[in-house]
Amino acid sequence: MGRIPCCEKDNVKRGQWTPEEDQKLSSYIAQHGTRNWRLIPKHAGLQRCGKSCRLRWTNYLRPDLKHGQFTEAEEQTIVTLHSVLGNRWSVIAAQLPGRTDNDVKNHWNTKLKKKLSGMGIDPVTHKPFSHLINEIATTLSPPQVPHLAEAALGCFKDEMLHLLTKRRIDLQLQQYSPAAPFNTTCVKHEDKDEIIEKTKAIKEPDMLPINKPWDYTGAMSTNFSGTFSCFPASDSGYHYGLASLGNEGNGSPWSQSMCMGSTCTAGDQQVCLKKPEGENGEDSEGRKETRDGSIIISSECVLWDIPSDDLINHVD
DNA sequence: AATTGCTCCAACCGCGAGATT
DNA sequence: CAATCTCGCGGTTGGAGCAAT
Repeated sequence: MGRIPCCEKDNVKRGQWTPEEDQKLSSYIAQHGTRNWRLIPKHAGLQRCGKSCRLRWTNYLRPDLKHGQFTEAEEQTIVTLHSVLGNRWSVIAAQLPGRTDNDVKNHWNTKLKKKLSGMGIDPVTHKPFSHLINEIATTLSPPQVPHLAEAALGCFKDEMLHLLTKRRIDLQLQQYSPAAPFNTTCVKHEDKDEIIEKTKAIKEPDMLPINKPWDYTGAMSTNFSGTFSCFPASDSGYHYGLASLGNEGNGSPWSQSMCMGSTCTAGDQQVCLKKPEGENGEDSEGRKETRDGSIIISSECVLWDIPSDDLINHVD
């Protein structure tokens, strides 16, 4: 026996919402709130599935939503959080006031993935492609290398083609320290407590456990002028951070692309994690655990300064 | 001007998990 | 305690709009 459908599909309208439908839904929710999504369309006089109404409200009609372009700071926050949390779009979106998980996911899939690929960074592992190739070459025994390296390159074919055709890249293999296993695709299956710990760690870098693969000390920067890059941290995976300061337009592809068409303002290296408005039920430290175990950081905008020296951590 | 290909994003779908009965 | 309901999440799709040919 299959799952009961959320609504009778025959009597339900699908596709784009009309302004009239938006109006009906908005005014109904303004009066009655969002208590039972299954009943809302019926009571609001809409021939829509409750699920569709919820989606329309949460992703488009909610008055606290931001509809404009993503700012540099927002993009950097997404990239950094994604490197730690993987595709936990709702958790990432919770740190970006006015943005929905759908917004963040779409922006990641359409822009940020390409941007990272263009920088020579694998958007899944957040490691440089050159390092991945190197890893394959050093891990495998000689007879396997040609076949598997070829297969791996096949996986990255699009990214590599992009790199080779759009940007001059330095494919010289560098001597990286061996990174701890860090697979963001597995993040879904990992322990709930670890997710909570990770999110806490982003807020409170001094709480980061030593030698954890996701040790991102000094890696956060959301307001800077200079080069934002990904580099390996000793024994602990990769860091995003400032490779150079005050070098606008001459830095990494990230810096170039991030600064093009907008003003990169100088400023301290800071991280700002803001609470979504209207949250309640926070603990004594201002955090609230959601249904899925993620943490919504709900204190006032949390800022901390990261010394430039910590960020300028070039790879030899 | 017509066609084709691409990008972006709104919307849909299936599923898991918490809440309720 | 099991069955059912409801919500929210993440992956995927479809189509509108734009650019290139």
